[in-house]
Amino acid sequence: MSKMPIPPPENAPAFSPLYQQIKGLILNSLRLGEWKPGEGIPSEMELAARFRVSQGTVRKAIDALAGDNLLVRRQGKGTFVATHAAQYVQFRFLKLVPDSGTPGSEGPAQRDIVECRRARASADVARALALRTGDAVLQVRRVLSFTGTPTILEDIWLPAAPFKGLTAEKLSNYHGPMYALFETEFNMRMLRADEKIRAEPAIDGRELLLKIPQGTPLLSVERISYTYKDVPMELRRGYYRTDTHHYHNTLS
Amino acid sequence: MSKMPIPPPENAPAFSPLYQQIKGLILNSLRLGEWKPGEGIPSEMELAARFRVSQGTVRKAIDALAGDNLLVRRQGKGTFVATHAAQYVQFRFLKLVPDSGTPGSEGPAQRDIVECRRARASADVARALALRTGDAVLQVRRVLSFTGTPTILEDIWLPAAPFKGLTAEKLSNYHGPMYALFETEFNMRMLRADEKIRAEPAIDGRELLLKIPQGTPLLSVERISYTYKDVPMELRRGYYRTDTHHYHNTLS
DNA sequence: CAGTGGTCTAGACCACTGG
DNA sequence: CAGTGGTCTAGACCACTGC
Repeated sequence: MSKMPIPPPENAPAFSPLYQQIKGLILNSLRLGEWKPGEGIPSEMELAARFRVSQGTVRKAIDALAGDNLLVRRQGKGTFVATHAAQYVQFRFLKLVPDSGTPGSEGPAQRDIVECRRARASADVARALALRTGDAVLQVRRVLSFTGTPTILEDIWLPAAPFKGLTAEKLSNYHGPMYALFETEFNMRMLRADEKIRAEPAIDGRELLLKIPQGTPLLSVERISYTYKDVPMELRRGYYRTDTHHYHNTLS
Repeated sequence: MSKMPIPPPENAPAFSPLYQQIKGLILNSLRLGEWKPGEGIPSEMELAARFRVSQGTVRKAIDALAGDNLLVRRQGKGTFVATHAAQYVQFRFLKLVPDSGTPGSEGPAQRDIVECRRARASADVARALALRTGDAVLQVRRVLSFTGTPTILEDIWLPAAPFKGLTAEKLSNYHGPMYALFETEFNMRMLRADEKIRAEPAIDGRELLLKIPQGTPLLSVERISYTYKDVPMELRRGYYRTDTHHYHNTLS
């Protein structure tokens, strides 16, 4: 034992490259809203001067953030804060696509808000949103229809505090992705999400809203969306008809 | 019209950065088997000398290939050709995970080959594998069980020629991922795959192999796997029980 | 044309691995 | 300790965008 070299302290400060520290600083500015979604951030040269590092180091930091889909680079124009409102990411979090045709080829989905009310978090909702059982939440239920056919039923739970003022009317009147509304109205950005996918029979009234026979197999998609610092901000249970659409995924 | 500037030629040779060309050269060596899966490739300095470019340019090329999961970098050791045999990618293409526990926490899956025979490609199989209807294919059917419970039924179609000699016995005796067997026995590397996921009732005898009631909703996962140059090499239809497991996906 | 991101180079040094 | 990948810098030049 006495010959063992002294180990590094218990929580040894792991080596952190400069560009990762710069990434953290930019991330902080993003979180604090120094630049809003859709806006451009300062040029690489400006940021290099600001942080007293070389352009290459800023570049690596921005590359990492662009890889995380937090920033979007556009040659000749600048670097911009990613937004769910942008056309080219209209369906960034929706992986259900028509069996024939391309995503969005059916035109915009028809969105019907079935319900939007305050409620108390059940045990599992509370766990997903890092709340306590009984805490106030907003519960939204909506149906998305493509070419007239109800295809997606979604139950959505949001912590009540950050989304204070969200109403069925606001949801109905807003034309664009729900997450874009969250950005502009509530300053809440959904950055990442985990999905758990199962096959379940249509029951509990879901068959009625989707106008299908009871027991029809549905794709059940439970999504937890996260904002900055991996804080969970939305629980969404989606039920997808998969007779004319499918969930698409790429493995690599 | 006469004031319009002369447009570039119809198929203007799009500008291709040097590092992308280097990427193409390395890709070529990989495809020709100059380095086998699991082996190390030459160091960045060596490759830089070989291609007469700077280390930084080779670095960008390797970064891109590592991003595509074709190479794996290991600091201090070298850069290695990715393989499905490696421990840390044991489940690279299998996204079904137990509801509680981590991927692989149930120990190795029990694999039972139900069938392995030559057949002729139906129209849809032919289309998926870029063959012609009636071409020879190998058809494999197997059941994967976790902790004794049959959980996955897979029907697999492979073009007969590249997989000549594949038998049920070889599949049964090989302990490791099927794609690792493909690498070592048939020099065939699965690099990428697309999956189409649906919910379907268990019918056509699938309920018997999975020992569940007829009509139970199953997750239907149709996968087409590709090798180099985006050539399709496998069609796989998987049927997953999702009462104790779920398909996990991350969105960003 | 100026300003932006994108490429390429050359060189120095650091962190990790193994003998 | 030598060899590998990883970081950082400084500077030159290129491709794209918009005025």
